Amino acid sequence: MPQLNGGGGDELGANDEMISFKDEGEIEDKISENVSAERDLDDVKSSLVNESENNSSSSDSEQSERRPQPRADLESYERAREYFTEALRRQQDGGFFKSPHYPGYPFLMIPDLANPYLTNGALSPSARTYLQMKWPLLDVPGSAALRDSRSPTPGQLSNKVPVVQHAHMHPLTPLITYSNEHFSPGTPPAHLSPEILDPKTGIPRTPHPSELSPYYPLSPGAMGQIPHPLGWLVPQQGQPMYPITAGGFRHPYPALAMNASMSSLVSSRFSPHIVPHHPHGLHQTGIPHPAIVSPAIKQEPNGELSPAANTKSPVLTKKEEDKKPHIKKPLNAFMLYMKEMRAKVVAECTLKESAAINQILGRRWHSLSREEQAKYYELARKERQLHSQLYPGWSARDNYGKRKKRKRDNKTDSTPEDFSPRNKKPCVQYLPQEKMIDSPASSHGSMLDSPATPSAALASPAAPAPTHSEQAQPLSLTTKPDRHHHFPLLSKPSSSSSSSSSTSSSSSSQPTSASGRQSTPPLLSRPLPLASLHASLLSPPSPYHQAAIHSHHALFQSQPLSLVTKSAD
DNA sequence: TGGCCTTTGAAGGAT
DNA sequence: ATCCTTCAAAGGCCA
Repeated sequence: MPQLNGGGGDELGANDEMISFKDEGEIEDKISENVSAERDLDDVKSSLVNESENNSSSSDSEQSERRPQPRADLESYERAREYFTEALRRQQDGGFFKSPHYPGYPFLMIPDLANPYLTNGALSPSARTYLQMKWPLLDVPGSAALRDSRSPTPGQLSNKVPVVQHAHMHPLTPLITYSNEHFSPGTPPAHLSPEILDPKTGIPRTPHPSELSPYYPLSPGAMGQIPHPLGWLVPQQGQPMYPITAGGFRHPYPALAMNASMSSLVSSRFSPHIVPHHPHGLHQTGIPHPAIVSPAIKQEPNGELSPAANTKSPVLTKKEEDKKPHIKKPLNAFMLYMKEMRAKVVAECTLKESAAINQILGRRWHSLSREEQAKYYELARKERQLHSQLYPGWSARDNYGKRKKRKRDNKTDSTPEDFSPRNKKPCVQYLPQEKMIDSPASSHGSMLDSPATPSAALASPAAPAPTHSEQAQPLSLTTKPDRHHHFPLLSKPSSSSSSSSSTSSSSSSQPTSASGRQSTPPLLSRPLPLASLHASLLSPPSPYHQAAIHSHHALFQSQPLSLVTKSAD
């Protein structure tokens, strides 16, 4: 099921936009009808930020008490995505939610859901309704019940909470504590018990709202009973995305473990070395997690990882390696964006090749306003955070070599003129709409600020002005077709990327080298002809885009046009 | 059948 | 501190 086309409403929306990418204008038209909705959105964002900030200030002890409960353990970021999409769908076909300006981030588009907890801590009515609607079995407490758990915590929503790389770094990170330390054996789910014993302290604690985090609001019990909107948790293309296998992850709630969806949150397929062994020796339940993929791997039916796996003994290396669950990397902002938008682009362009689609998406990504990108960065950040909690010991390095060889070295040697990507089907319809395809600014990566301070970005949404002004620099497209122009603007979400020197690409620490990454002359970062830009300006841009367009426009005018490889063909 | 292509971002090893 | 490499998604294409 296509991610965004799932719901009828969504489909309609898609159809509306289908014709050529002038969707922006059309969309905006629709959106203009919901100006108030956007305002709400802004409010929501603001509140979200505020809340995050507040949360970040929460004391450890407090957070401890409110540490996410087992329920949270059941959540997965994959599900979060699902949730977002679902939310979007609901928005569109339910009437209950206003149509979001940006469907890709429904969470933020749903005022109440974005901040389900009212200032007083109560769960907003609509949020409750939504949650219950979405997850019938979800125990959505009333305001009274929530009051205690609300808030602050949501460190899960905190923009300031640094990504937890290791469990020991910050056990309090509330987003979701998947570390087994939270899986005290026999501890009932928060929603099943008013009190939960803190695994560490043994002190009863009350469920925290974070368990109901908008991001991971699913009730374990409800999970399996609700069709997955995106099929993220269900077999895709005939294959189970996250096969259930026995993993080292202990599930405190065996009964709940039955639910594949939920169990996916908790996880499974952890290699013992990744997941600290649980002292209590709980029953190991095979629980699939979106991020965990069996490398073709078929884990043993019995599913139990041999203790040996834990020992990294050279002897079993090979075999154990194969057995080791493949924990995927958390998706980055762009990946999240791609996932959401791919279907849409495909529908609009009739393109099917991912390579081509991705090019378009890449351009669209750059055309996003800071705020829009910020949403994804924030989401990505949360994903990383969740991931790190889920797999405390996991390292991206662990997956090295699991992808078969990716070499292809480069055609780097191929001249830049050699634009012959074997398949670059132009998306004719799309081009016109691609308005501002990448702003140089964005090419720098993203104009977002670092995840560490995402709130800042959100705080000044759609305020690319300063940034853009800085960007108004000549582009040096000629020399580095595939490199992004350098526009030292905002700090990137990731220090790593931002660290790029002025000479290197900007946007991502993409290899300039012959690593082969960009073997084919990629689209230039600023491929959009000025004319196109002007054309795009004819249609009313979204509020978010306006600023960007404006700045882009100015920028482009001051820059030489570059060859648009894609449109060229 | 499986790797390539293509995108950006993140992470971590290497320099 | 930088640079470089790999992987994350996805699906058509090609050897």
